Amino acid sequence: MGTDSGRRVGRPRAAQRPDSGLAPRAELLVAAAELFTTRGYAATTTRAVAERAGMRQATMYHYVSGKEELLADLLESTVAPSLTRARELLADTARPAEERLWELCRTDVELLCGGPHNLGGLYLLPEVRAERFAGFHAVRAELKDAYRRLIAATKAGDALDADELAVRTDLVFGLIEGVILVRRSGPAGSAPRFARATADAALRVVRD
Amino acid sequence: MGTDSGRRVGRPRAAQRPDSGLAPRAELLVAAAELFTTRGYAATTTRAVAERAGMRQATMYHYVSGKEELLADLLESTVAPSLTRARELLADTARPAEERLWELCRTDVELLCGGPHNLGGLYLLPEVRAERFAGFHAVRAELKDAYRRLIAATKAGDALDADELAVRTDLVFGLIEGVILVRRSGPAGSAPRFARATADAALRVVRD
DNA sequence: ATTATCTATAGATCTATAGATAATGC
DNA sequence: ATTATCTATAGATCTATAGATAATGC
Repeated sequence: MGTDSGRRVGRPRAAQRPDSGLAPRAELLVAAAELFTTRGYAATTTRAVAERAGMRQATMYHYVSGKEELLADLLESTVAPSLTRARELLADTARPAEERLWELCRTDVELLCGGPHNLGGLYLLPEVRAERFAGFHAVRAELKDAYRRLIAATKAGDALDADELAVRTDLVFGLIEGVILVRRSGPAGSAPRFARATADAALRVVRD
Repeated sequence: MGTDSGRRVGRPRAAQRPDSGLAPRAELLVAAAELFTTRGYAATTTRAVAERAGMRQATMYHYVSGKEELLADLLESTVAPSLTRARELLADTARPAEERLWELCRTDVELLCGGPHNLGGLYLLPEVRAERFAGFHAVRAELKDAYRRLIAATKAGDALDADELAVRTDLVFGLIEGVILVRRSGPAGSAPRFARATADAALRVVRD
């Protein structure tokens, strides 16, 4: 499917294009990522997404229920890898918490600054507050909680009461997300180096 | 005008409401701030803005050319106070740079976290990239440059080459903006305390 | 006369469905 | 027969203008 260019079932597409190798649903997600991040979610029409994915507007409904579903998918795919990494790091109690926190920060920044689009900014959309996206919010809350627990496990974090810990968590989480947003318009290269610099900064924020 | 509830010239409004004391244009800006931040810019219709400001949709065009003008105004009003403060602090060379940078960070966070709406998030709208908003971008760039120059003037900043300085600036600027965004959904109170904690964190990011 | 507002609406969308069509599969 | 796609479109918007109206001001 996709890779073998053998004839496919169904009426041919009106606008023939070289085979992208992606399944139609994936083509829609790629198109949506590009358009949502550059033009904005609400400003992007279903026609624009479908056409960019190589099909007519109505055909899109054969694969997704609408724009919302595309957004929900993109959001979850953005945080999912970070959360997986966070769980691994939380479980790895043999290593010092400082080291694990550093690693989580670095991974997070690299994942989001390294990607082709600024997907990190999507979660700020007011539309995302809707009930429809509860799944994404749950994942994000778990990720933030992982940050909180790693901070609490550091030497400096050990001395903090719950309130101070919450503030530190907001600071570190804010640093990571803010840096991703600031960098989107910045230089494309050197994501790994910048990710390390951010992780260093995060540890400085946690330490007194 | 406004304050004196004396009869006003022109046809009365259809929906009579207690006098807000604001000029019609200001009422529109308040309504737009509320709606743009809660529902999103593109998702907000001219009707919604006008009606919330107490007038009919068409009447809005008597005061502004459309939604874009409202957004441009809100954006500029968001950064303007920060920039004014930044210029004052840059000029005040008698005080140590660390102290001035701390103060700039604190002011910025307090201004944006203290306000009723999350206006800080508006600049992330993809729509804002348009030429129309060049004025806002210029102001924001100047603000970021003020951060850069203050960082360069600190003891730790003195040792950095241009490239390292740019990274530190991105980190501090990212921290400030990220923290504002993370806090929007957070606890409303204690903005001043949180602003101080953020400024402390910013200095830790700058220092080695 | 001037002003601020209103009502009405043309024209331009945009979404989501209905039903037709052109392939392959058996 | 099944499938993926197409064309066509109803219904629901939304923006921005045209022209009417109801106040005050002189």
